[in-house]
Amino acid sequence: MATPSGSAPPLTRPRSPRGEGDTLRTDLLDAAADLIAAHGEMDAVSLRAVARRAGVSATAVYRHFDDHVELLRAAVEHCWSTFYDQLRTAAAASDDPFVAFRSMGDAYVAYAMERPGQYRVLFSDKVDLGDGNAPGGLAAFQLLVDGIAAMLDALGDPRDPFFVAVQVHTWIHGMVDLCGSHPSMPWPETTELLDGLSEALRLRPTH
Amino acid sequence: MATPSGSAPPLTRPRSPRGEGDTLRTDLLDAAADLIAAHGEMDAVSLRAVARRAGVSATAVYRHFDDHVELLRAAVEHCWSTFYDQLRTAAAASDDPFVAFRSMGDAYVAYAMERPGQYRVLFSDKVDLGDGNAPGGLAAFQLLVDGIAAMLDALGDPRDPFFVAVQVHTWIHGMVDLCGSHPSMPWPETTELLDGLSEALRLRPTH
DNA sequence: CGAGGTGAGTTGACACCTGTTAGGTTGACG
DNA sequence: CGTCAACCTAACAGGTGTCAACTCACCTCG
Repeated sequence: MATPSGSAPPLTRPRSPRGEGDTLRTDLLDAAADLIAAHGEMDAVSLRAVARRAGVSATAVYRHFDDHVELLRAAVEHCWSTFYDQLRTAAAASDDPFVAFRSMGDAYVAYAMERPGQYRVLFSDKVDLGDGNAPGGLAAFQLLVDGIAAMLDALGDPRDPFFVAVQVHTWIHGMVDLCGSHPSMPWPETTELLDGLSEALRLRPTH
Repeated sequence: MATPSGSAPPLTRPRSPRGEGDTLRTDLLDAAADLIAAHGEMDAVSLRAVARRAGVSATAVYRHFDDHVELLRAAVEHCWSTFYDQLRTAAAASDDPFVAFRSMGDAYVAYAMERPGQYRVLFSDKVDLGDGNAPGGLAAFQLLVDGIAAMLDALGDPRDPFFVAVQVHTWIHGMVDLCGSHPSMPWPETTELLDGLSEALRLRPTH
C-alpha cells in the first residue's frame, strides 16, 4: 500500500487559490452525484465518503455546507437540475407536439437507464430532506403537462392535461423503476412499452 | 435511565424452552419486517437493530442465521409471502374475472398503502441479496397474468396476457411508488387512476 | 520590505454504531 | 452429575457525524 499503515486517505486535490473556494463546492456536489449514481441510495452517501471521493478531508465539507443533510439536499437538487435540462432540450427538439412528446419520453427513459442511481434517488426515494422537496422535479413535471396539453389541443381532445400527465408519468416511472430494480425479469423492449403507452392513452396523431 | 449507564440494551424476551428455539427465528423475521416497514430501506435494517427490537442480544441472531445478509434475505422472502397471500385471497374473491381483477388491484394498492416500507423494499429496491431473487414475486406476478388471461378470454381479445400484465403491473407500480415517494404532490384519487388504467387498457366487461 | 489578517483546508479527538468472533452462563432433561 | 440447547458478555476493527484547534500560503497595509 502507498498509505503509511492502511488507514489514512490520500488527500489528493490541490488547494484552491484565494478567490475560488467555490470550486470545491461544485466538486463535492459532483462527487456526491457519483456516489448516488454508484449506490442508488442516499444512505451510502456519507459525508466522509463524499470528501474522500473529492480528495479532501472530511471537515473541509463544513466550509461549504452547514451539515451532512444540507450536503445531501444540495446534491439532490444538483441531480434534479441536470435531469430538468435534459428533458427541456428534448422538449424543444421539435415544433410537432407528438414528436416532442416522444422525444421527452426517450429522454426520460435515457436518463433513467444511463444514471439509474440518480433516477432512483430522485423519483423513488423518500429523500425527506425537509421543506418543499424538489422544486426541480415540479418544473420538469410542468414540462410534461405543457407538452401533453399541446397534443390534446391538436387532437381536439377534452381531457385534463394534468390528469393525463399523471397517467403518463406514473406509467413511465413504473416501467423504468421496475425494469431497473428487477433486471433479471424478461421485460419487453422499452420502445414497445412506450408505443403501448401512447396507444393506450390515445396520444397519437390522427392519420 | 433504567439502564446502568445509558448504553446497555434492555434484553426483554424470555429464553425459549428446550425444543422451541425456532420461535426466536420467526420473532426475528417479524422484527426485521417491522424495521423494513419503518424505514423503507434495507440499509437501516442492521443485525443489531433487529436483535434489539426482538429483545435479544446481537449474537443470538447467529444461532438462527449464518449471517447478516441471510437474515435480510429471509426477511424479504417473509414479506413476499405475506404479499402473495394477500393477492391470492383477493384473486379468489370472485369467479367473474373482471371483479377478481379489480379486487387484485385494490389488494395490491392496499398492501402498498398499508405497508409502504415493505412494498418499497420488495418492488423498488435493488435488494441484490444474491441468487434468484424473489420467487415469491414471480408467483404473485403469475397470479396477475392468469387473471388477465381470463379477462382477455372473456373478451375474445387476442392480446398477449403477459404483455398486458407487464403493462398493468408497471403502471400500478408507478402509481403507488410515485404517490408514496412524493406525498406532497396533488395526486388524483387512486380509484380514479385505477379506473383510468382499466379504461386505457380496455380491460372492462362489454356492456 | 516585514507584520498581520484571512481564506482554504488539515489533524486529532469524541461518542456512537456496525458485523463478527471467542468464550462464558443458565437451566432443563436424561 | 453431565450434556446440550439457547442464549449472553466482552472485545475487535472499522465506519460515521461533528467539534476544537492548528497550518499554510497568499494579500494587504504600514
